[in-house]
Amino acid sequence: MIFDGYKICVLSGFAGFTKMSGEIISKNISKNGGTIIPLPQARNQTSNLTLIIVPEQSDEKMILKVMNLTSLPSCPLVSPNWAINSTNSKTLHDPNDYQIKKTELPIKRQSPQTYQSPPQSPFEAYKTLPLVPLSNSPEMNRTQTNPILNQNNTRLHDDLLQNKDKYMFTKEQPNLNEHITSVLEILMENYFLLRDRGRGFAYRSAIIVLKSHPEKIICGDQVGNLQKVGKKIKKKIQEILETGTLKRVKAMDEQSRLKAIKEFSKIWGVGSATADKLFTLGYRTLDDLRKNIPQFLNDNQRICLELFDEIKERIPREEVKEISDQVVEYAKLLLPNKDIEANTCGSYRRGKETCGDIDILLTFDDVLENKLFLRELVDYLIEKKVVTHVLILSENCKKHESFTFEGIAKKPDGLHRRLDIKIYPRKYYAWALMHFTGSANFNRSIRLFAKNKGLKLTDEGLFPAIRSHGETICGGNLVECYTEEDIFRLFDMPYKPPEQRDL
DNA sequence: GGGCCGTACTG
DNA sequence: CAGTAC
DNA sequence: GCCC
Repeated sequence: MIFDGYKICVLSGFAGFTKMSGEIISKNISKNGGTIIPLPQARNQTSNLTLIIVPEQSDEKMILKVMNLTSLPSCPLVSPNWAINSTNSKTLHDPNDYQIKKTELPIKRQSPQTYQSPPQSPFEAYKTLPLVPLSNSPEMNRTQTNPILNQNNTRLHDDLLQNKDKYMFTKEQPNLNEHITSVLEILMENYFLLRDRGRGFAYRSAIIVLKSHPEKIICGDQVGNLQKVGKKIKKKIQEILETGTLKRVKAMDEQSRLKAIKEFSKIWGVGSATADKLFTLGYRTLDDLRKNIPQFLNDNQRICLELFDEIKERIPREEVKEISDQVVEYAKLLLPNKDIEANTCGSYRRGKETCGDIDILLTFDDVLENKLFLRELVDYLIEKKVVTHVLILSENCKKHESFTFEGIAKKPDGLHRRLDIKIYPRKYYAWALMHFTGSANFNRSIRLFAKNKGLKLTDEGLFPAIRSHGETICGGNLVECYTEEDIFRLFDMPYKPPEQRDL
């Protein structure tokens, strides 16, 4: 029995750790040999306790209040996850790994920060010089001052500090609720494919909350107070916990329309609307499509249909690196005098073993003065038989100060692979790096957060923004950041390495 | 009752 | 503008 | 579908 000899007190019913969860955990501890000491008893004999389980999000003050003590017991305070993980794995985890630090506020398992602080934190710059940086730059007129920020520019800082814990992008646990989110994700995808965007959005945000929830949900009551999880979704979760699936999903699986849309929309350039149109025209499978290609498919869609079986394959990490290295090597060859900086972004940068595509970001000095460089690079890559197809080559950088290539690449002996190359000026590089590293859900969360603060976060920076009828009336560059660490510091969040940005 | 990330390209 | 993509 |  894994908990033999353990005398444990479980403190629940506050700081997000529900009574129900506490009871389930207590039951499991008893079942596995441990002794549960109820609170009144525990209060009088704290020296007898092996440890106390307290909410992940609790602090010293709350615990003293709940226990009605004036000083904390000497035994360790441990997260509920210790008991949950030990029970699930049927092995005793080291409680020291789950200790709640008594003096700190909410616990964050923060990875070591290896970067060097810049001479002046960007946020300090922002506090004293609200809209500085680009005021000297002649090319843009986006440096008008913003009334809101000039009024009281420390307000934003306080706001960011106060609210950061409410947002999931500051959480860093693995997904403990895969058993639920995997099913809900199917439902979400189905709703987007059926163009029921409302439900799509609803499930998407609920899934993000469930994925970053710090405890494994084994009982419907645990989701009672979760953001974005309302009555209907709670009911779905209960059904999943009981049956492992959803009747709704099973019924959807039978729909021929949905089945066809799902298939067609895997083609790059074909989305839910086009896929639906194809179904209406009588197409049911990719083979139907290949045999009789409809007129309205454009060149890109045709190319990607033809190469479908190759493009759909995941790309091993090593191959992503090989192709990236090749591209960067040629870029350096074409601009030997420039100090080219390059990153392969997307899931590669987040450390995945396989990737859906290859996403390369480049910068060097005077990007905007070298308008033809991307075209030259792509031509060279075609000549060298690295690139086989061009889907999009955007050189119109009037509004957006960057260059984009989207196309298809191939190693001599390999499959066709989706390749993106983007070139941004240095002053946007860190913002672009964060944008293209994702994940998409990470971008959504952090951008929504910024938006709620009257700001606008994009691949080119963080801007003050007053929105009216969906349009941004007042822009202006907030501050320049040259590293991702600076961006996180600006938000007053602990740095999250790319591997931890999967949401 | 309207938004749900913000932006760019295609046709 | 709708559709699609990053 | 959920939240303002």
